Amino acid sequence: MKTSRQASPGRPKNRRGEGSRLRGEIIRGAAALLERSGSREAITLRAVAREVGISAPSIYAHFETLDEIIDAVLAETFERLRQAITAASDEHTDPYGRLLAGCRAYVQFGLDHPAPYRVLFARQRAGSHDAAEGAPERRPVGLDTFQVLVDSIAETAGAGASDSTDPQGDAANLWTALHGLVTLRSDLRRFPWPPLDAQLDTIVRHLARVHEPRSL
Amino acid sequence: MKTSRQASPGRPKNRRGEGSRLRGEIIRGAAALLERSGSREAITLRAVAREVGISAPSIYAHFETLDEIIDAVLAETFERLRQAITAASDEHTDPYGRLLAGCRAYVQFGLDHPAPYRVLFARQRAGSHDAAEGAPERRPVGLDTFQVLVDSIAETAGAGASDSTDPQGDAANLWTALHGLVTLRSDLRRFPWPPLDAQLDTIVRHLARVHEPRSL
DNA sequence: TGTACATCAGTGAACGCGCGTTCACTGATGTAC
DNA sequence: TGTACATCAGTGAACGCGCGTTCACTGATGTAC
Repeated sequence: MKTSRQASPGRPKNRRGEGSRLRGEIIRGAAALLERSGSREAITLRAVAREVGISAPSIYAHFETLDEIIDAVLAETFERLRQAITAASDEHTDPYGRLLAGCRAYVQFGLDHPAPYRVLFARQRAGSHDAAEGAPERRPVGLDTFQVLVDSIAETAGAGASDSTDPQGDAANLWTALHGLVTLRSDLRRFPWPPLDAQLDTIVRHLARVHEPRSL
Repeated sequence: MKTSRQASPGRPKNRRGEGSRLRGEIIRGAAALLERSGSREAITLRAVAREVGISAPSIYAHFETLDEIIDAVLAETFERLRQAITAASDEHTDPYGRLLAGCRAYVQFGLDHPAPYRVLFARQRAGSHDAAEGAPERRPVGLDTFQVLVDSIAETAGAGASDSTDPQGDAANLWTALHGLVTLRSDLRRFPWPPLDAQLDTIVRHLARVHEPRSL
């Protein structure tokens, strides 16, 4: 019995110069929808409009396509992920502590926000228009976050706590494993997973080639 | 300019006792659709009917819901994956060779069939009806395949080629990493990945705790 | 051996739904004179 | 200081589409007598 007759009973129009405020509301609405529904497919133009409390055509004033909205949500999500990682990392001073804390923050972010996390690294876009082979893949906005991981492994090796001689390759391996950890745990919740912290610690130590007698 | 007026210009009806043959055609059609489209969302009741060359209502005689069709496709996919792994494994006799070959077959299957692979381990089902919290998660049909991995690590350790004392936990770690490898490489094709074989070898050796001086 | 009939394996038209997108519009707000 | 007007920030109705699902039907095939 949702009243859909009046799209926005409480929402007042923005004033003359403030039309662009709706743009932010649309992005936040789409993000909330993604988080709440847990599914990329739930984000439709009309659903976002309902979430924000506006009529569907109003969106066209701010975004040309649904993909633009998703892109804006993803940019924001990437930024939150990056901040979570660096914040956790910065609570430690020793290289391995920083590396492990960053990895833990990455994993925790993914487990806490499964749908946004999934969309970050899902190739598939909304419309089927750019499902074509030559479509431009998402610009590698996560590359700088990956570089943080590379640097962290390099620093751990530099401090003598890791045997890594190929931080780039080892970071790729580690990221791969962390991504698998997030997605598999999110998707197969009933699987008899080992305790998260122990599994994470083992994976990080082994793939970043950290010495056995590790320092806390 | 596809002629959709006559659903099946060439397809003759099955004869009296052979109605159940259509069931198999529907499953194969859905599988072909999934493989070709690369997307779970492309599998709709009507799309499957078009693929098979029948009218949409005909499906109801064989399946109650779309999910039943997907389940049948997945059961078949799981079986193909399992066979690919054991076939590759059985070309070797030494435990580590068997382990690595099995892992390689797993990864190759995932990379060769990204859409079916993804659906195997995606929680999300077709309809939103069972997106509810209490919905029954997919029965763990992959558990026996996971057990193959556990056993393979245990045998490698038994032969003295691995230091694993917890094959179950190490198998979880390894599977996690392999899953991440398949999905990330499928989704981020432009990322500067290291060569597949080297990355796979490193991940398997490190997470299965295989000794450095490994035997070929 | 012939024929009426039941059953099987589907079909075709129609429905209501949510979707993206278009179009003409509206009413408040600021600006020019 | 008033007033006509332009502009801004949206709205509401309508469209065509593909979807899942229903319903009554059809025509070939086998079976009973």
